[in-house]
Amino acid sequence: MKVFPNIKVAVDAVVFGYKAKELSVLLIKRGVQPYKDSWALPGGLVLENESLEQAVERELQEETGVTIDYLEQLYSFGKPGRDPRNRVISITYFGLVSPNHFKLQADTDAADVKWFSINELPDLAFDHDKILNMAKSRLQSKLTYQPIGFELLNTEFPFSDLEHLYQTILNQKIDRRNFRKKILSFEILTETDKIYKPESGRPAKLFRFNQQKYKELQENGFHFEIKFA
Amino acid sequence: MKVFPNIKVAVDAVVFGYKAKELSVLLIKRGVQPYKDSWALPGGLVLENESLEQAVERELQEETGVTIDYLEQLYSFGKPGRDPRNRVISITYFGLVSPNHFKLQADTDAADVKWFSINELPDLAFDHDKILNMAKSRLQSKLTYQPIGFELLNTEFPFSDLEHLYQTILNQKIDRRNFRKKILSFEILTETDKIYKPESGRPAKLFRFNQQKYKELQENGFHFEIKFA
DNA sequence: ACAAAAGTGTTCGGGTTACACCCATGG
DNA sequence: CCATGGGTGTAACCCGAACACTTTTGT
Repeated sequence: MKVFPNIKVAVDAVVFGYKAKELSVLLIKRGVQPYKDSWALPGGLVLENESLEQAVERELQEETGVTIDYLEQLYSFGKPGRDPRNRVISITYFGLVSPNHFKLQADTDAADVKWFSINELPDLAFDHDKILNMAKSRLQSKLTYQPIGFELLNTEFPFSDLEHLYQTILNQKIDRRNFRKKILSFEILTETDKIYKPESGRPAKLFRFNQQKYKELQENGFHFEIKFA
Repeated sequence: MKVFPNIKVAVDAVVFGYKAKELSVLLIKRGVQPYKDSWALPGGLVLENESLEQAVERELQEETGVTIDYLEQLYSFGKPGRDPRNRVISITYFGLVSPNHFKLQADTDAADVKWFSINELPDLAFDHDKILNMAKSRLQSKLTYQPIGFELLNTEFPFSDLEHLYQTILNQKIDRRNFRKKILSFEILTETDKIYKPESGRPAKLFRFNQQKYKELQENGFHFEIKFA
């Protein structure tokens, strides 16, 4: 006879932000057992009448106050024993947040909330390090074949922001001239008439990602792709 | 106060097979309500102490008798109402089966099991058509950047099998010369000294996918990729 | 000898890569 | 005038795309 299953369903989110040429991840400090006082990904149990996406957005709102700009499903983790108490299946999501929505506020279950640089991560609860690594890989590969980098920038940005973002996340140097040529050739950027004044150096034009145009191109078989050595 | 959730966790699998220049999907006829007598993806509830992968393999074994050659997670579906009775989250998998393992046997919950050509699908239970479509897209795109086509062929195969497989699944003509050149240049195929005799026409050498070699190349930064017009 | 599928090379063009100097601004 | 980052063009090379005839076997 089969054992009657009592499995719980949770969602967890790996949310990335980019600021000051650093890639950061949103973590909460757990206020309850198990792993009390450990850092963990925001998330929690799915309620009876909400979709998985709603659950993620609700938990993010409750635990961190962050508004998400881009969200997609990452992977589902369900190995017995990944939660020391019950059997919990976690459906994980991958999110991006623009610098505007970078503000934080701890709330309900979370004792504390913080952005951590990807290079200075604390130990994480459960199997969250595994989830985080998977999310990072996904971000890196996705960056090369979908224009999602813009979700991590302000609506209007100098070209160099994009350049630095790619270099930071992919962790390699790229040729400025070729990169600019390539991206501009896609014609998915609109040049605004605004000017950005850096702390030092020559002012730069501001660009804006043209979602509309991208969709049109995409429907005509266009495929965003950036390659690197 | 939050509603105490009673959510069930299931797995479902979209299993592809390739035979006689046709792409097929493994379906079962449901023997129980809801959707009794409808065709559906093989799958079922996850038991208390098995992993998700184990659950998929067990269900496939129970319901179809098929042995799977390649399995990966596809996506998780959890919208309330997708199952008319309870709230069920389904973690879906994507599987490939070589022609050797093409035999079938109905069993437990399944009244009947059958391979359906991808072009002659019946109506499916639940949201299984959506799942199937997603799996098909995944197969198509994955074929272009990972050497998974081999999982659908015999261990030793004439080159033209691979060619036909790509044409069938991607639904487009490809140039034989360029395709062969490209694949051979990867050096992930081993030429055997066996010969395949087609029903008519000139005999062909048999090749074998060299998993070992592929892994080595991959570790050295090699990236399998096939592009099409 | 005919039908059917296997096997094979070359040319052309476009895109990617490599590479360095001048410009605008603030201090 | 100096430091800092923004903005720009060209030549070489490589890879992908297009393209057709010969070979081997069975009937």
